[in-house]
Amino acid sequence: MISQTAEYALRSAVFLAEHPEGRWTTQQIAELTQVPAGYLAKVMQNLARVGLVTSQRGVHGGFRLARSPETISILEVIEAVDPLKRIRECPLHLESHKDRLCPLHERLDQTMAMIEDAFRRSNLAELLVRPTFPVPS
Amino acid sequence: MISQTAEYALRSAVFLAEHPEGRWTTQQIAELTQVPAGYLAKVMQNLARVGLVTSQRGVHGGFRLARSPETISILEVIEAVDPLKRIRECPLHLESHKDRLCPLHERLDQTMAMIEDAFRRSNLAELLVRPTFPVPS
DNA sequence: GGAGATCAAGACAAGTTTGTCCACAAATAA
DNA sequence: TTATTTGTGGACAAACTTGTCTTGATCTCC
Repeated sequence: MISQTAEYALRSAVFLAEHPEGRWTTQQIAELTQVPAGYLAKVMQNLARVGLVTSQRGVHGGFRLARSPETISILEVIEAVDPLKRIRECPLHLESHKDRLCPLHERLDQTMAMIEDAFRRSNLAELLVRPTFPVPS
Repeated sequence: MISQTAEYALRSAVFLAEHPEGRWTTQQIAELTQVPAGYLAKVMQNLARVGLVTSQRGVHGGFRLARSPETISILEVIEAVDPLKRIRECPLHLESHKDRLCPLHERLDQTMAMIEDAFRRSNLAELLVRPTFPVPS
């Protein structure tokens, strides 16, 4: 339902949220999240382009989250690499439903809206496997 | 978010629900729903295979819904051509979350479940553009 | 039974997504 | 300044989805 690219982007984003110390290279992230390194490079570029992560070249370079995990939603990450396309007009382009979607596409778009909303409401902090601060056990 | 194939399947299913009289050939459905005819043939085959539509060859042959529109959900149509894949195990296959999904994939799967549910709850009768029986206005 | 219409099935082509590779730009360290 | 490390950007390849075409199987009508 979400693309491979979006899946990869989310894995990396969560990984960076879990490891806020220092910077992580594409290689490191790729190995630890099990994503093809060459492809991940493209994905990270997109995340950097929209400002979700910051990049730095050279020795000790790499990526890190640009903002705190609490403020980054799943939706933002997905939109950065593979925007979900809402249905704005009926793909049939019939005269009869020019202004308003036909029932089928209205329904499909409602579902898209629901998904969008669910993703908007979540943030990376909720997705940490390893908490950033140790919790008492 | 849903595949082109699923979109085509839904268009055809709704079309057949709107036109319950007689049978409709692939050609006719293709033209009226604006789907490539050759491709639609495959899609219709899938719908027939799972028993959502019945097919008949020869003169006056074609397709029609096998059941009444009220009893066919969007989910069934989608599942027939392009099943949505729930996340059963973490694609990272880490020891640490063998029994339970990691938070990311748990969340993604919850969303999938929500979508599945929304689609399960709808039926073709709700999606008619042209009602099968005239309603008083 | 023959002719025409229609679905069934498979091979193949085009388009899109995913993945690889390489040359280059920029940062660090010495 | 030079060597090394790392991201950037583009070309290209592989895999998957979507679309086309052709041949064959069945059905109806005569």
